[in-house]
Amino acid sequence: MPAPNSVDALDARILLALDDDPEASILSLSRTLGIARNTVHARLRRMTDGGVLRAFSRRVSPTALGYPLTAFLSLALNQRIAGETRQAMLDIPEIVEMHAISGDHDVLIKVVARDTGDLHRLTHRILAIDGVLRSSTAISLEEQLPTRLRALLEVAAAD
Amino acid sequence: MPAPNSVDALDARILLALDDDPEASILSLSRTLGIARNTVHARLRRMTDGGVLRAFSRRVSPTALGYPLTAFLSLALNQRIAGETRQAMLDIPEIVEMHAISGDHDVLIKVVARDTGDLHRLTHRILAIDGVLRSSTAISLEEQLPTRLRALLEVAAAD
DNA sequence: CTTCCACTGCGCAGTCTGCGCAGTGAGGTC
DNA sequence: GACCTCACTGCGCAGACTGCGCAGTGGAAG
Repeated sequence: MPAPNSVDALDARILLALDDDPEASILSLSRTLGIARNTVHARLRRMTDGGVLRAFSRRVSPTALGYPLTAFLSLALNQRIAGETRQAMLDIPEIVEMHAISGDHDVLIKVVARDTGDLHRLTHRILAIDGVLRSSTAISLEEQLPTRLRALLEVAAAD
Repeated sequence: MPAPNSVDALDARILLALDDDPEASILSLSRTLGIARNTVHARLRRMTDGGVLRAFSRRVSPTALGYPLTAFLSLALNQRIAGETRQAMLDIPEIVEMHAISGDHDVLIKVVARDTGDLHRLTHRILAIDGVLRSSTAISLEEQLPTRLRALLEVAAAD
């Protein structure tokens, strides 16, 4: 059995089967994959405990929540107070992802909005945060590939 | 009951409860939320059928799969063959997200890699795709806020 | 050869599921 | 006011699944 926080080929096959049918029971998974029920059970528990599986809410579509617009903002921060600036950004629920990045800017954030007016207000709100020096916005015109881990799972399952 | 592809306050409360305990049964959810089992059942089925809940594999951590590195690439494409170029990118499993964006570049992609050498090879492979004109890479130095929809769910649940 | 450990197969008691059905109450229409 | 619609509720049943323990098997490592 692999480490609690990693995934081997059998784990990947279990996760792929779950991707095909998220409601599948452990028993049906074991039948589909041709392995013992206890094995599926033990591995799923290990992956859940080990942090391989993240928050359930990742499966929720922002569009369904009423936020069909996505944008990416690159921000340059005042390094002196970058900590407080980041903290202030955490209080904005529309910021759904934040990365410290290399390059011209310091952070890249992904935001969602109800409409273009909402996005306008949102960007102004972010620019008004103390320590945000510059920003560059890229609106997602089309989500051409919604977050997919399946392709990686297929690679892992083939090992 | 809301439309199949949207979410109201009660839906949001159900999803939040599931975020707290992804293994919770419908029965325990109904007890926790103080609503009837059938209501939870009907709403979860509606959300599943309506596309509110997306692929299970979204919950898998790329790090656990062996891809601890994340980067964002902005690409400028040759518009004449942009279709084929995008298609070629779909064949690269490490590309986990792709958006058509406004601004200087045409697409923004999110990629994951095993290590910096892997990322190097990956960016070269992407640049070698026919129709990719220019690129700009921003490596994620730290995921300061992993994708979170919870904050939005809390807003929706408060309505 | 022995040890270790993942995987297997079996069984049990308890729980949950999916479904149907009927009742209630709020909101809207005529 | 009468009526209708529809979401939510409460109940019950047959069937399936869960979590768990336990013992056996086989391959890899020392």
